[in-house]
Amino acid sequence: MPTGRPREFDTERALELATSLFWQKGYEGTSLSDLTETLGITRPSLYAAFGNKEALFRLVLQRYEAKAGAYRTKALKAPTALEVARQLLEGAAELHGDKANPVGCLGVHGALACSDEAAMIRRDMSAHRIAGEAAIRRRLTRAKAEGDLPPNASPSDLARYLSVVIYGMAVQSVGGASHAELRRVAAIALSQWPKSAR
Amino acid sequence: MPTGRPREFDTERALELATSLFWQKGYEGTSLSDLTETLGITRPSLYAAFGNKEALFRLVLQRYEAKAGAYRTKALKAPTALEVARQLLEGAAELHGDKANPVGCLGVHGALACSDEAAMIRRDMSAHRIAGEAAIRRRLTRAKAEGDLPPNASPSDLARYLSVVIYGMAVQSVGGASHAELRRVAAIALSQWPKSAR
DNA sequence: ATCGTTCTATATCGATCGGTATATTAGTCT
DNA sequence: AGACTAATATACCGATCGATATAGAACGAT
Repeated sequence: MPTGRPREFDTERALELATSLFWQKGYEGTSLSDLTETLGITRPSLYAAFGNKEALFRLVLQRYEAKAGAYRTKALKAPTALEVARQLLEGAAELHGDKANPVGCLGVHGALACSDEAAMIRRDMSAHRIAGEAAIRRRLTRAKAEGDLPPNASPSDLARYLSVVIYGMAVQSVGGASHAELRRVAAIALSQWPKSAR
Repeated sequence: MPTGRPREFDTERALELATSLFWQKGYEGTSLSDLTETLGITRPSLYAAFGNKEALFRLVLQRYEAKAGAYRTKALKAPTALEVARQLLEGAAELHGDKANPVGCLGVHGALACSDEAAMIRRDMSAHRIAGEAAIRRRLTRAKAEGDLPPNASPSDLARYLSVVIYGMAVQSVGGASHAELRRVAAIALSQWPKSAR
């Protein structure tokens, strides 16, 4: 099985740059010209390496979730419901307040993606968001069973509340909210958290 | 001054339909073909009546703010800070949970607008959001002066928190959150609103 | 009836969109 | 060296983007 001419660019580095682009501008806002210009490769090279724009976006999405979503999976392992909520909110503040990251949120951008041709992407992103919220809900359901939330607390409502605040922080970061400002938002949001009976 | 041939379509009705379109799909996601098809008029008619796509969008934005933003100005007139917050959050739940309205939020869509050519729109929408948050902050500053918020409360942080929750509800509504679900989010967001000393 | 004005309809503009056909270059394998 | 394979570069595809040129149609004024 002959091997052929070796690739002249670093695919990992290219994915990094593509992630940054999609993160800033969303799926539809990022054109192939944006991509080839920033990645420093030609169109055919991009298509040979990644398939097409949609396939590239899905690869980027995986990287994004591994990087930006890491705090979520970690947060869900916290011992108490309050600590789960705290880590989720502060993680979001950290992510969106970090000047090293582009503003905004790939998930929110994708969820609100615009035209009809991106409907598939929009559905996928919607599914991702729902799955994320469901994971929080399951964790809070367990917390309630463990007596870690008051009996009248609703895990699904609390999970939805956390999701709302997290996505709202992403929108706010587009407007230039600082790390410190988002942390204070997280603190206020957390202060609404129901106290456990114990 | 001769008057010429009268317009054959209702501009008010056309603006209504355009508002609905932009609301659903955002500025960039709505193409001229979408517009002419839905409004039932031809391109030249649209340009003669409204200028161009950007000018049409600004007209639509005014209508949207008059309609969707009415609850905000009304809420700011409530007698207490708690009531202001309650009306803002429940108003957002009402707006985004109403099945008669398209999902999403014109403001959030615009804020996250994608490509470079819409940068002007994005800046404008960002300014709108900042102005909205500033109005809330001023109202809460007054409330604090009136002893309606505890001395350690931060009007700017609370205003930012309210904005975050409101925008988060808009994002959540894209995923299909119901009126009732959003109202429960609003209730949680309000559950520990800082109590005044009085 | 004719003129002036304004809206409407058709057809099209250049630019850009995502995506490729073709030919050349650079490498491994025998 | 020669054959085979894969990545590159150029140039281009049809479709769609926002926006218009042009010509005809419907009105008021005279």
